[in-house]
Amino acid sequence: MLEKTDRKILHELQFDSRRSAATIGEKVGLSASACHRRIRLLEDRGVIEGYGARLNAEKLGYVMTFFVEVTLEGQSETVLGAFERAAAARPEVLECYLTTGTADYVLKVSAQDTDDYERIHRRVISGLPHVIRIQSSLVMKTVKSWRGYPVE
Amino acid sequence: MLEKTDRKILHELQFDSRRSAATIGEKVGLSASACHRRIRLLEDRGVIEGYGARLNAEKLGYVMTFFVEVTLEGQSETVLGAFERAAAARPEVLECYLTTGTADYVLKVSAQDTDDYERIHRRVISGLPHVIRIQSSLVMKTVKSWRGYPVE
DNA sequence: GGTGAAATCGTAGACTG
DNA sequence: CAGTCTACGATTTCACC
Repeated sequence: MLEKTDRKILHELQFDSRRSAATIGEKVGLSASACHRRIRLLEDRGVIEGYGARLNAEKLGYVMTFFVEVTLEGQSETVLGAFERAAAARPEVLECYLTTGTADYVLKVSAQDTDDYERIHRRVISGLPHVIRIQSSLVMKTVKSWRGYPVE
Repeated sequence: MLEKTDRKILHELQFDSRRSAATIGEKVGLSASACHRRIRLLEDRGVIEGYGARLNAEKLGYVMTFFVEVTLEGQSETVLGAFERAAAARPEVLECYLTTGTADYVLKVSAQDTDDYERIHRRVISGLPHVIRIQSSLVMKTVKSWRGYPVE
């Protein structure tokens, strides 16, 4: 699926996308242009979806994170579809997953403070279509946050 | 805490960090150098922690994602610390959070296939220190994946 | 895939308003 | 704190081996 050299390139770019093709090429044993060609190819194939800045959540004011388990009234395609569209449209909902297990969906939500969370809980999540049960877990400590996939 | 213009800059950089200061400046109503100065400042202040490539998990072979709730035998600092260090060190553990609620920790784990997950479950997670209970939820659908904080 | 060179682009600095 | 202008450097891109 992916070659060893490609994986090394991806590994580098995951953690610092500002490295130049020349720098990465040196690390992986390729010339700058060969490395650059591979990167372009990885972009074209969609392996690399884009490049983004990693922001510090706390410095943005997002000091609280929650995992919210949501149960819906029923499982029909209509119900699930309506919920998913509404959830995805809310900026407060950072992530949303349909999962097996006790609940139907798991959401990741960030809040600025307790008032903000109260607002999100009551106005946003409770207001999503067909929600009948909500159970929140506050993140007390982020032991490991997302840094990238094990690609090497 | 953060000014409107800074937020706009961060918004742009979150989604495409390859935009130049000139391009972003145009969007936010600043000259290239003024915009560049602000970006540097945001980096220096630690609001921007770095820049990375967003990779497509499926094209890397990570077609399965799990949320794993882990309960430990006890809550002493020693127990928690040992678990956290071990969990953070495993590349298969993409994320790890200490949470309120029924379990102690929530882990996010990616696997290449069912065999890979079996391996991770039995060899990795069960082998983390002081684990007495594991409950996994398979992600059946990613409704919304992480795109960035609502910063505007 | 490598080389090398050309053209482009982006950053950084000094200075002014 | 923003704008302009400039210069330097780095990076991409291309044709060819």
